[in-house]
Amino acid sequence: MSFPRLIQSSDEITNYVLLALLKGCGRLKALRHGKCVHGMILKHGFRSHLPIMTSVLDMYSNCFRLQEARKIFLEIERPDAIVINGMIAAYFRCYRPSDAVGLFYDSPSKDVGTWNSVLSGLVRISNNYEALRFFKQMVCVGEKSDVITLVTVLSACGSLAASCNARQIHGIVVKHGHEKHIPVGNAIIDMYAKVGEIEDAYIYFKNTELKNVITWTSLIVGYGKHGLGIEAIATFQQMVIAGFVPNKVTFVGILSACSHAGLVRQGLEIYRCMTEIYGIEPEMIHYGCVVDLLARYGQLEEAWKFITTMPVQPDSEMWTSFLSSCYFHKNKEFSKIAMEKLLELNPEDAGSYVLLSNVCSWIGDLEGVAKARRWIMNKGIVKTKAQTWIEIDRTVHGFESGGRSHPNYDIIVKYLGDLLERIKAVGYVPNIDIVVQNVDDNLKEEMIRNHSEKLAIGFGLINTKPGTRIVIVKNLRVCSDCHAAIGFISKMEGREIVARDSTRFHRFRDGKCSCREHW
DNA sequence: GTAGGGTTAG
Repeated sequence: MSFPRLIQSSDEITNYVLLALLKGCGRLKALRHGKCVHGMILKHGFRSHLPIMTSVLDMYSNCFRLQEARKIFLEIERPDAIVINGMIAAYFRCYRPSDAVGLFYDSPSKDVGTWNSVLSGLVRISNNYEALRFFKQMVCVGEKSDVITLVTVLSACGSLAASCNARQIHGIVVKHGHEKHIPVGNAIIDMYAKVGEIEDAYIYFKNTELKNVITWTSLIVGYGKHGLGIEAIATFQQMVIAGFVPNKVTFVGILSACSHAGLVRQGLEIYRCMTEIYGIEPEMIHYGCVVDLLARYGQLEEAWKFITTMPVQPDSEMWTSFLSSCYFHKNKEFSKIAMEKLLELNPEDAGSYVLLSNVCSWIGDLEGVAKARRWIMNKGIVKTKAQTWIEIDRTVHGFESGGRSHPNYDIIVKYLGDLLERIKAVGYVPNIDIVVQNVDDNLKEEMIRNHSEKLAIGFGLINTKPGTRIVIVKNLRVCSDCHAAIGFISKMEGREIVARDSTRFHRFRDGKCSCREHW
């Protein structure tokens, strides 16, 4: 039903119609239409209808209109838990966490949803560590969690990349008997993949009978993040055989898996499948994957042809990805074009300024270099620092690139120096930049207790089990090959090292990243 | 049948 018709025929306005309209306006962020519906609500006397007023609040919240949402909230005489939860969500959505938490503690009526609102709000603003602490508090005061709590906590845990927490939360899920809920299972698979335990993600996947398209997609995405392109493709094929229909997210996952594993031919074939067999209209993100797939492996002409024949205009991310491939493959002609396009579109992104400065310096455009540096200075653009976390004895330790703030810094440096001497003594030559972050006494004790050695190298820690052959990759930053700065090494298995950056894992064998295995 | 808080994405 169209708006004009609805407005003219008052006899058709029911609370159900209004609720549906509000939901639609919120989803589409259609503020103007939403205000119109709000007006109708007032005109037709639904002012004291609690579900409707909750939905009005939520509509404004979805449109990021905090003042309007708050006004509605204050006008509601006796707000129940659901209204309060909506207001908490609105505060988080508009980056006002302290107001949200304040409302939580002031609120007289709380239900599990109130706790969940804060929990998911913290995850929304990427404060996953606080989210985990909040969940602990929830457990301590005896508040019972539901499936939504667990899905949210599992997601926080995955983002924190703390595998000890991961197992604990998984344990809680089993204890509460929530494993049968598919989104919970999906969140478990996603979490294990994100904390580096792709085998555990697979084991859970294999053992659960309850699967939907997201279950399969989560595993495929997980394989992609681990550079395991062949496994991602195999899973995709099994998914199709099992009768599940891949959606647009599945294709983003599989295409990026192919791209990061160098499976160009297979990736293009899958892209063809997506459009021709599944009839999925490609979105910018899919086009971006294809451009990346081609350009990353040097097929710059093909990538260029693809870009110029796409039915949509490339966005700045696509130009950044293309430019970084052109730079990597040392193609000046395309680099210049991509750089111009990028400058037209994207004056804000810190990452591209750094790339631009590098490209200018390479092609000898000293003026460009100076300009890029001036922009960085003037705009106060700061490249986001690499961060990582690790959990020791239930405490999550955060690390920041270049951070030297730990009180025991000197002791740690000495400990690592000694350890390196021992490594050299058994015949390995560590040829890497060692940047000690911070390690505390608990960690040191843990090392002694397990007869294991944890090395803080690069941005984080290496964990070696007794008897593991220590292989130092010649240069930890070798993976700038695949356009990624390496974060920390999460595993060493024989001659294989698994390292991660902020988005995915890289497998190195003899100093060569799996991203380049299939060239 | 009416409202809030949750899972997959370069």
